[in-house]
Amino acid sequence: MKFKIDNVSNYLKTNDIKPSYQRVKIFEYLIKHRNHPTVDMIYKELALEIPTLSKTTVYNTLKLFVEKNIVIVINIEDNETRYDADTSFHGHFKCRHCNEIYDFKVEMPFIKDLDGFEVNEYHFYLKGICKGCK
Amino acid sequence: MKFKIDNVSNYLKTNDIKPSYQRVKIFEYLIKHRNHPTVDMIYKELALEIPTLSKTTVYNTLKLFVEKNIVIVINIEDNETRYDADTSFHGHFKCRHCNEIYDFKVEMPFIKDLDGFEVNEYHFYLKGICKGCK
DNA sequence: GTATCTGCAAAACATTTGCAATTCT
DNA sequence: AGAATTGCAAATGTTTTGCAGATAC
Repeated sequence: MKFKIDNVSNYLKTNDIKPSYQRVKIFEYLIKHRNHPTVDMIYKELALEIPTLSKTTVYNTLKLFVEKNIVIVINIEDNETRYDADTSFHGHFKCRHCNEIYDFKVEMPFIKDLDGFEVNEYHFYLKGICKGCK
Repeated sequence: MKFKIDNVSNYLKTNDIKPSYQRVKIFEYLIKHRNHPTVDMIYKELALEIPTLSKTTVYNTLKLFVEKNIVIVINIEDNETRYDADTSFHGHFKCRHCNEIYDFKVEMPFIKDLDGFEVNEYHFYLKGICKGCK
């Protein structure tokens, strides 16, 4: 995990994001849980302490975080978009039994056939059964 | 590319799929175009020669192909599911300018942290700008 | 006081479901 | 005829959009 953020508000400012109450809470959720949540997971939990929170705000905020490159999108499943505040290169494994997503370290592989291409994003996804579910 | 299929009907039979007219046409589309299409792309083109074709059939058929392991799902983008009849391990690069998806060869990387996990699916996705769009 | 941000309601899409009609053997 | 397949229409679920009210500087 690349980060150790003790002041979320400052971290957002550093990345050109005005730290509203909702934005701070949403980012805190991401770095506290590190569970690669869906919009719905974030919304359901934060709505408990922020009763006025709307899903639109969660969508808006995550979109902003992605634009500012402090959050990446995980498209490991076709019916749910997940988010990760760890933007360093690492792989994601999804267990199709417990649906948990695990991070794993992986060396950047050597890529053929893409001479002259400009690559900005790398995603390495695995699926299977995790140790605990076997 | 792993395959050289000269008789789609037999290929489907070999994989335990009854070769209906629609199924053969859809699989032929996949191996002829090799453009990692969305459901909509397949539907729009095939509807020209099969006026009665429905999108539901395209969805049903692709789902069946995926279950029978002759087609894989590509989730490189969160708002569109794409399909590929080449089930061998290879990477996918999406150009965010022309939206084209390119195949590329890549060595299977060495994975740490997943001892005891059973891995069944591997997906390696890159995004950026392709040679032609630079 | 002006910009921005939030959140409701509606709209837009992609995908799935239920079921009746069609096709195949 | 019986079983499987197709395709329409409706339902579902997720994400986006438009806009009005709230908040921040």
